[in-house]
Amino acid sequence: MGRPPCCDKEGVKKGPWTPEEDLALVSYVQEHGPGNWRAVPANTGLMRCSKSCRLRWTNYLRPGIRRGGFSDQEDRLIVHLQALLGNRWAAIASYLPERTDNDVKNYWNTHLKKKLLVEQQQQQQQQLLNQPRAASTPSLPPPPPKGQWELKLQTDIGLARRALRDALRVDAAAVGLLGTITTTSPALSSGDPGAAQAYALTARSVSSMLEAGWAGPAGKQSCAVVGGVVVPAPATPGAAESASGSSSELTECSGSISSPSKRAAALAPCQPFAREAEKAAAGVVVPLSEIESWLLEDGCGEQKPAHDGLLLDAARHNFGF
DNA sequence: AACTCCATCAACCGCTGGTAT
DNA sequence: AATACCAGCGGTTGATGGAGT
Repeated sequence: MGRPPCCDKEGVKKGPWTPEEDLALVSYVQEHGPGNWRAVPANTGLMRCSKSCRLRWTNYLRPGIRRGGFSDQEDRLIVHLQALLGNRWAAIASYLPERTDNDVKNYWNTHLKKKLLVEQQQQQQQQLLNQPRAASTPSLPPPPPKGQWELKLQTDIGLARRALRDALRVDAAAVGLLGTITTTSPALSSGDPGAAQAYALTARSVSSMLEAGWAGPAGKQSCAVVGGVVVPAPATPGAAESASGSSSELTECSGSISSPSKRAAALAPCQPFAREAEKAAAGVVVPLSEIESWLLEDGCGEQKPAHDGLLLDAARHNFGF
């Protein structure tokens, strides 16, 4: 017996959200915390389906989201993670705490994919110029023999890991994962002149309101906004401030859109990540030292197949076997 | 000025996995 | 064990605005 689609009901509004709708949603979430989305339309009077409410919150209204203005470091991180994980945008976005999966996905499709294509073409042209005699041979290397598959995979993963490490290292402050997370609101990056700005300002005020006063209900959704990022509410006053002051701590909200349990499962084969994911699932603010040490630890990935599960998983996804 | 084309991104849709009953 | 429900994910679409002609 199939399930009826949630958005087929009559009277359900679709299309862009109005400031009034945003405000109603934000007010509700502020009071009850994110979750139980099914109850949101009924309790707010919004003529939207629960799914639409959740998406609007997670992709736009949620505090701590930075929109647009991807830095070079973020570009590199996304490119490397995409090579490593494939189109698992939620997983990739989980490494960029200020970005949503939708944002990363859109940015990949509209910018990075083309950028990579251009770079590849330039590289191929350069190769042709450097090796005029080899022009008659195919430009792409032949696929490795089946027997060498695992060897190639491990080499590729080693390269990907090294590249990821480089991307993370360059300017930690520019990437929320390692650095201080800057305060921004969803609308701050809009910067578009004209009429669109009116709504952007409204959205910003909504966000500012959240940043000023956000706090989930005690015992249910204990989050707080620190420096524009949702973090677990501190056990004692001032704890959030100390957390925000630490440059090497990952801010994580146990009840936000990120799915710690899924992340834990996805990263389970990779022990250092799995430990972090378990802690995150428990709502603990996770220091990045273990992830960093894994990234910075030379030879770990190549010599001991401790992460084979993750590697094979990525390979299966990318190469469809 | 009017029109077309293209890029961007918010939002929708369909599907999957997890969980409660 | 079977079913129904819910949240989340990834692919796709459609509205919008800017650039080019």
